[in-house]
Order: sequence, then C-alpha cells, then structure tokens
Amino acid sequence: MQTAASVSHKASRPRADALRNRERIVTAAREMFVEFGADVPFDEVARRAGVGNATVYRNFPDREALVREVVCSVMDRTSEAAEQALAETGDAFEALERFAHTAAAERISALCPMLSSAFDRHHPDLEAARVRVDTLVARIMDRARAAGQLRDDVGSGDLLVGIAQLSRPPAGTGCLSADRFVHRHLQLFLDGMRAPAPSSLPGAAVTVEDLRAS
Amino acid sequence: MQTAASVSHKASRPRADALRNRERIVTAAREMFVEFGADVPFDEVARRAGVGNATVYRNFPDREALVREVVCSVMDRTSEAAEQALAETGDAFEALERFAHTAAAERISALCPMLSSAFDRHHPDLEAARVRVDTLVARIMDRARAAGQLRDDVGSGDLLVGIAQLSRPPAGTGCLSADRFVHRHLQLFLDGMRAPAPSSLPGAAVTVEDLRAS
DNA sequence: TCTAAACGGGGAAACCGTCCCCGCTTATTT
DNA sequence: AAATAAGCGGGGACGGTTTCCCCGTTTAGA
Repeated sequence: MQTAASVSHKASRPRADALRNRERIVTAAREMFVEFGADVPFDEVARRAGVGNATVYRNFPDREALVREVVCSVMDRTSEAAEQALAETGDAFEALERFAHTAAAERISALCPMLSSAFDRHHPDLEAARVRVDTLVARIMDRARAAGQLRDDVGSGDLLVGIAQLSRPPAGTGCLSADRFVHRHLQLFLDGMRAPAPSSLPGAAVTVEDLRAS
Repeated sequence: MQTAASVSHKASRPRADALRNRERIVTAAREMFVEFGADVPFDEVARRAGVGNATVYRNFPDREALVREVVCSVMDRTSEAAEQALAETGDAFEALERFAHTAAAERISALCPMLSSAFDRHHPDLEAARVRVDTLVARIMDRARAAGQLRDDVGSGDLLVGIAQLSRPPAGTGCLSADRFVHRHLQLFLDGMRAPAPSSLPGAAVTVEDLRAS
C-alpha cells in the first residue's frame, strides 16, 4: 500500500463513492428481498440504501441485474462462512452447526429467487458461485460424515434448502421477531441430520444442482 | 333424507351452486396464498377457481374476509388431521409424524398471513380455531413425550412453525416440484425432535399463543 | 482550482388491481 | 315443464402505484 499510484490504471476505475453506493444498494436489496420478496419497488430500495432512485437505475439496468448481484453476493458470503467452518479443527459436526447458524444469520434465504421461474439460472456468474458453494458445503458434510456424526442420506441441497426455508421471515411485514425462533428450529433440523438416522427419508439426497432443475 | 322438505327453512338458504362456488374460491385462494402470498389479485383467484371475478367480490366484501376464511379453513383441516392422529392407537411418535406430514400436504403454510401485521388476530373465529389446534397438537405431543419419544424442550408452536416454513414453496411461480423435498426435510425436522435431545435449544418452547405476539 | 462523473428529487407515462354494471344462465318451485 | 328470481361472468372505467427519464447541483479526483 503506497501513498499514491497504488492502482495501476485509473481510466476504467469508477469513483470511490460510486462503488460505495453500489455496495449499499446491494446490501439494502438483500435485506428487503428477504423481508418482502424479490419485487420490492426500486424506490424503496433506494430509500433504505440512502441514495436517490436514479442511482439504482444507473447501476442496474433492470431488475434481473440487481437480483443476480444480490444472489451472487449471498452465495459469496455463504462460501466464506463455509471456508471458515472448514478451517475449524475441532469437532466436525460442530463446524457444520456453526456454518448453518452463520448462513441463517446471513439471510441465505435471499437466494430463493434463484429458484424462481423468471430468472436466468444459467448465467455464468451464478454457475460459478453455485459450484463453489456446493463444493465447500459438501466438503464440510463429508468431514462430519467421515467422523460418523452425519447420516448418509442427506446432501448439500438438503442442508441449504433447510436453512433457507427455516430462516425466512414468515410472510408479514418486517416480522424479524421470528429470528428468535429461527435458531431453535434450525437446531432441530440439524439434530435430525445426526447419525445414526432414526428414520429413512423419501427420495434421494439433494445437491444444489438438483435445485435448479425445473 | 326425505324426498322433499328435508330442510326446514328455505328462505335464507343460498343456492347449491353458490355454496359450491364459495368453496372452490376458498380452495383456490388457499393454494395461491401459499404460492404467492396473501396479496394475489382477486381476479387471479377467480380464474383458478373457475368463476367470474364478480363472484369473488360478491362472497367476500374485502380481502380480509377472504383471508380469514382461508385461515380458519386451514386450521379446521389441521384440527381434523390432529384428531385423526390422536385416534391412532399405535406408536405415539408415529402418530405425530403422520400428523405433521398430513398438515404439510394440507398446505398449512397458508396460515402464515395470520402472523402478518395487517391482520386482525383477535377475531373470535380465529381465537377459537387457534385454541382448538393448539390443544390438539399439544395433546399429540404430550402423548409422545410421555412415551419418552419426544424431547422436552419443544412446544406446539415449534412444530407448527416448522411444518409451515418447510412446506412453503420457495418463492417462484408454481414451484410445486419442491414438494418432493418437503417431506424429506420435514422428516429431518421431526427426527430432530426425538428424545433424547442431542443438543440444547436457544430460548424456550413455543406455543401457538406465542406466535400471535408482535 | 478545475472538470467531469455521479447524484437526487420531481414528474410524466405505463401498468395493475379493484370493483361496478348489465345481459344471460340455471337452480328451484308449483 | 314453465315460471321466476337468485346467481353468474365478462368487459371496462377508475384510482393508485411503479417505473424510468431529465436536468440542475454536488463532489471526488488530479
């Protein structure tokens, strides 16, 4: 980090405040997608982000672009949480639990729109992020399974969908009060994943790949 | 059932097809509330129900009336499922499981709007239905608990919210394909409720009563 | 200090949900 | 089977909301 000239080419670099604003918009959109669904008015997103509405329209040509950026951002955060969990050297199942609770708090449910029909699930950015998440989560689960702590018949998709569904706010407006319940129910779900399995599950283990099938 | 005059007073009885239509509207609305939330256009509900939009407006003066009827209807169905489960004389936990899977299939998540802020949670009809569900579900759970099969730290609210959240379609349009996953994940959740508890849950057991608190 | 990129608020235009009106259908009665 | 009135359904106007552009002003970067 030099005093100046730390960045090579300045021609294509956007202004610093522009980047900051873009980030604030994505954050606001992520929160609002989770609470109100993927069709919140742009003006509302702008208001929560503390910017003018024009700034939103300037950064994102259409709704899909914003949604995609939000989904990618959430997947990246999830991947980071997964990497952190993998770095933990202690109990394998405990690492899995830590990851799950962190992902729930990170509002992973914002990536539900990914399953929506009116959404290009094959965009390169998404594919890359998806593979990354899937791989990391599968690694965490494999480790717990190898330790004999995780049942055999569950896949990364089962875990991620469970987290997403259980961490969604019920439906009404800003019902964040449920956050107190979320971790209870997620913990129950995780306990159900422990080995030995007391029941057999219908269907086969689900991967993230399976989720994007129609 | 006599040939005629089987009903005492004919003055206030609506026509048979009117009743049938009303029922079809409630059914359609239930499905659509689950899929798209409680603010689907009335015209869409009418279309799915196979009736004209005027019929919807004639039967339900405002949206709240329709929502209330749907919620009550779902709670009644849930109560029926609970009574049926209680009648089963076999394994107590198996009865609990049967109830849960039935409730999920009955689209119990349609009663999410009950938690919405813009909804009169203190309407007499709702109170009655709520108490009935809560009592029956608690009875099922108590029985399983008495048999040493259900952990101590879960309440009827935990079960109902878990079912509701896990059985909700992710978000997109008519994503009923997820139904194949629902019962997997619900089963995992149920397995997590088995005794002995492998973990301790944050917070306290939740009743249905707790849910209507802001 | 200078310049151009970025910002923000206001407002027009398009879209969508609500709800009424009226000619037609059909369940029910005698 | 005919009479009768309750119920039905589609079209369309109204009102509210969202989208998106325009342009005067601000501010980062050199």
